[in-house]
Amino acid sequence: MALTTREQLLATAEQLFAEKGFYGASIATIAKELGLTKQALLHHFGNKEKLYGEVLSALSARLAAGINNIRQQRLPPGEQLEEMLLAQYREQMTNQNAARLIMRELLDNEARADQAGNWYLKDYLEELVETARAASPGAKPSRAAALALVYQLLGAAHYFAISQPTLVNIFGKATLNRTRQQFEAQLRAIVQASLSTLAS
Amino acid sequence: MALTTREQLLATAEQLFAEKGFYGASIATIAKELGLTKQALLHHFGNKEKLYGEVLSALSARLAAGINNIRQQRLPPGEQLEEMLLAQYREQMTNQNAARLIMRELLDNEARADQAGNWYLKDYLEELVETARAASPGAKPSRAAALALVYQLLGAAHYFAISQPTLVNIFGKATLNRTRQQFEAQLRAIVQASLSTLAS
DNA sequence: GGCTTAACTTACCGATCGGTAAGGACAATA
DNA sequence: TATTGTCCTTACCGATCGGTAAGTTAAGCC
Repeated sequence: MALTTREQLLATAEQLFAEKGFYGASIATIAKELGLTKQALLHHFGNKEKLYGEVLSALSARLAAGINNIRQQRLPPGEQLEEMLLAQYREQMTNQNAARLIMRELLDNEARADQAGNWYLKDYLEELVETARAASPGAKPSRAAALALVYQLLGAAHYFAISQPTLVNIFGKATLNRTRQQFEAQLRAIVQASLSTLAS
Repeated sequence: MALTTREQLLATAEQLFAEKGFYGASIATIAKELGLTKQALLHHFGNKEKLYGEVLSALSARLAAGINNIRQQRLPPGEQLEEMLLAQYREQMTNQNAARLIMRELLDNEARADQAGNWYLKDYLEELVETARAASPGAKPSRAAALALVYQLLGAAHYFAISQPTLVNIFGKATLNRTRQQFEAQLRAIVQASLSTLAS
């Protein structure tokens, strides 16, 4: 799949924003990485905030697409949530940029002088919450209860994904590899356990 | 409890580092917040990296103290892990600075040109892992398996804590309040469910 | 009084930050 | 051939970055 020029620019920008954050990554650094001058990059995107915004909306489009794929498989409701979570987990483990970017956005979107309304994760989260409500075996739970469940699952997966560099330093490569092998199965177990908690 | 001058400096620095991150918070801004000049702040801590380091080690000392308190209550092993997690969750919900700082450290400690070995979370994590191993009802699980469990629980709690500002914007205050009310009970349920998964 | 030390101050430094202005190279179009 | 728009350049801008150097002020100690 050939990337357009613009997509290549965004891919590199995503990489650097994920690594160093909005403040840590300068437009000059990003441009240098691309073999451009800073002003050429600004020509394409206007300013730094817009560049960052485009990176994020491309990411949120990818997240939404991933969810849609699974929904169109028409799995049983219980499995659907599990597969969405697992797909998301695998995606974030292989593509750490996405995981880190989302986490940074959660941390920074308040402090950055953002005009209101840039909540790139909104659709994605709403979709997961509805899936969880449909997946509950008993009576349909409230949005609030489903949100609590979804967030615990998301957190469990996401937190682990971004912690890989730290964990390998603390516990070593061998232990971490064994942990990774166990992680997915335990994640599935938690999904089912919390779904049945939700029902009661 | 009267804070010493130095503790006040560190408290303010913690606040700003938590809000904006290492790169986003400048020493001039921190000093201004304290009513000092930038150079006065540098006088106390040498440079920015050292200031940040002191903030983090104070935090990790607090985390360790919190865990020790609970261990000294000599609860049954199963409850001990649950109490540690919940204490940690409550602490992070009331003091968001701690939660945000830890998250930022997980994201940044690789990119910052840190001299190796600044793993402020090491002791804290090792302690939790050992508690989880002791808490398992069956045969003592491997460190790797216990780490997977601890990390999922920690992630579930921690991720929710830092997401409060985003969630209130997406779902509104009322829903989020209801979610918070449910969250703790579901967290307890997940602890027990995953402990029994671990045993099998 | 003399001396030391801690806690600052003002005055800088070079580097880098995000961003603007103006114009050149070049391909497509009229 | 002339014109237009895209893409990119060099040359700047003022602000801010982290950090250094040197001097001042006040308190404690002998």
